[in-house]
Amino acid sequence: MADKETDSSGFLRAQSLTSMAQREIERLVMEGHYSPGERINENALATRLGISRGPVREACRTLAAQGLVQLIPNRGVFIRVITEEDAKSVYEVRAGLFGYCGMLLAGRITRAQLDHLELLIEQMEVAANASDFDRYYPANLTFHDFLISASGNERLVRTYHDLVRQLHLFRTRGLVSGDGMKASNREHREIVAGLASRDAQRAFKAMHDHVIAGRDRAMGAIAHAGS
Amino acid sequence: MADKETDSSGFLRAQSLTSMAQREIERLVMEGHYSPGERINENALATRLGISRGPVREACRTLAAQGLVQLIPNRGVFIRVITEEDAKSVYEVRAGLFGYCGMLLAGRITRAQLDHLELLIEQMEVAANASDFDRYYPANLTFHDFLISASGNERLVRTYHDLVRQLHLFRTRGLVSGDGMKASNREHREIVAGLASRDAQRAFKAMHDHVIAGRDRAMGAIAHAGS
DNA sequence: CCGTATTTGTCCGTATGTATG
DNA sequence: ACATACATACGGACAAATACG
Repeated sequence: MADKETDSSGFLRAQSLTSMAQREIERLVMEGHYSPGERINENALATRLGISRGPVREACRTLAAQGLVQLIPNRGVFIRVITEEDAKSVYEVRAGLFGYCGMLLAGRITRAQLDHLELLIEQMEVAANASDFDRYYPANLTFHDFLISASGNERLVRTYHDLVRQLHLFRTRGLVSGDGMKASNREHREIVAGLASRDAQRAFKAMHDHVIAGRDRAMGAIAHAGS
Repeated sequence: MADKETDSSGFLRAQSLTSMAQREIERLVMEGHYSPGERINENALATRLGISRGPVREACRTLAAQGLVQLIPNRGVFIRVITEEDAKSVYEVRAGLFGYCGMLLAGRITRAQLDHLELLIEQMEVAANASDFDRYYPANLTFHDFLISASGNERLVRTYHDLVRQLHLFRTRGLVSGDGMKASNREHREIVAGLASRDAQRAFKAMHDHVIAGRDRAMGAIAHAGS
C-alpha cells in the first residue's frame, strides 16, 4: 500500500518513465532549453534522461495532443511555434472562457470567497507599489486559479489550464511593468466588484476584458514586426 | 512528391500505424465496440489491427490527452467514463464557448454567411417536418461547424471540437424527437436573428442557450437514476 | 496468504524514410 | 543526381507489476 503515484518528497521514485519524461520535456521547453521550432532528438533526449526511446516517444505524443509540440511524420517532434496571431487566438478563447467563468460565478460566489479574493488583491497591491514582480506573480496566479476553480466546473478548469500553458510557450510573463501591475490590479478590483454585485454580465465583461488587457500588456512590446 | 499524408482514396497507405491505430480506436469507441469503463487490451488490439504494441500505446497516449480514454499506471487504458454530472460540465463549457463565438460573430458576420445559415435552416425545417432525423442531423452539424469556423479563431474551433467529441462518448444523439428538432430549429432562427441584429449580447444568449437546451433535450431522458 | 498467469512497462534491434555532402 | 549518414517507425523480447485462483 506504499504511496507510489503521489510522491510528495523530491522527485525520485517516479511512477513511470513516461510521465517523468513528460514533465522533464515540459520543464526543458518552459525554461527555454529548447527554442520554438527546434526539433527534439529522441535518441539524444533518451540518453540524456538515462532511459530508452519508448517512454520519450509516448511522452511526446501526449505533449503533442496538448499542443506543446508538433509531430511531423517521419520527421520528428518540433517545439510548437506560436505565431503572434496564434497567441492572440489563444488569448481570445481564454478571455471568453474566463468571462464565462464570471457569469457562472456571479450567481454562486460566497462572501467568504469574495473576502479571500480581496485579500489576494491587497497582497498584490503591496507588491505592485513596490514594483516587486516576484511577489506579485504568484498572488496573481492564485487569484486566477481560485476564480476558475470556484466555477465548480472541472472541465472548465482543465480547458482553461491547457490554454494558459500554451501561452507560456509564447513567453510573455515578466514583461509587465510596475504600471502594468497597478492597472492589472485595478481590473482585479472591478472583477470582485462585478461578482459581488451578482451582475452576470458585468462579471463577464470584467473578467473577459482583464484577459484581453493582459494580452495587450504582454504583447504590446512585441508589436513591431507587422505582418 | 506523391501525396502521402492526406490519402483520399480508401484507407490503405496509412501515413503511420500510430495515427491509423488512433482513428481505429476512436471508431471502435464511437461505434460502441467498447463500453465506457472497459479496459483496452493492448496485446489483443495490436493483434487485431495486425501491428505491434508500440503504435497502439502511442495512440492511446494521444487519446488520453484528448480525454477519450483514461490511463491508469500499471493497470491499462480504460474507456473514459462520463458521468451525468461530467457531461453537464462539458455541455456548460461548450455553451460558454458557443455563446462567445456568437459575440465574436455579431461584429463580423457577412450577409452571405447569414444567407448560408438560413439555407441550412430551411433544409432542417423540411427534415423536422418529416421527422427525418437522418436528414436533420448532418445539416445541424454543418450549421454548428459553420458558425464556429466563421469565428475566424482556429483555437476556438479546435477547443470546441474536442469538447463535442468528448460528448459523443456520452451517446446522446438520436434521442431528439420530432418536436425536439422543431424546437432546436426555432433556436437556430433566433441565433441567425441575433447575429443579423449585430447585438453581441443577444447572439451570445441565443447560441449559449441553444447548447443548454440541446443538453436538456439529450439528457432529459436519462434523468431517472438520481444520485 | 501465496503461486501462477496475464498484462503493462521498458529496452533494444532492425527497417524505412529523410536530410546532407 | 547519387550515395552516405542519421533519425524515426516499428517489431519483438525481457522485466515488473497486477489480477486471479
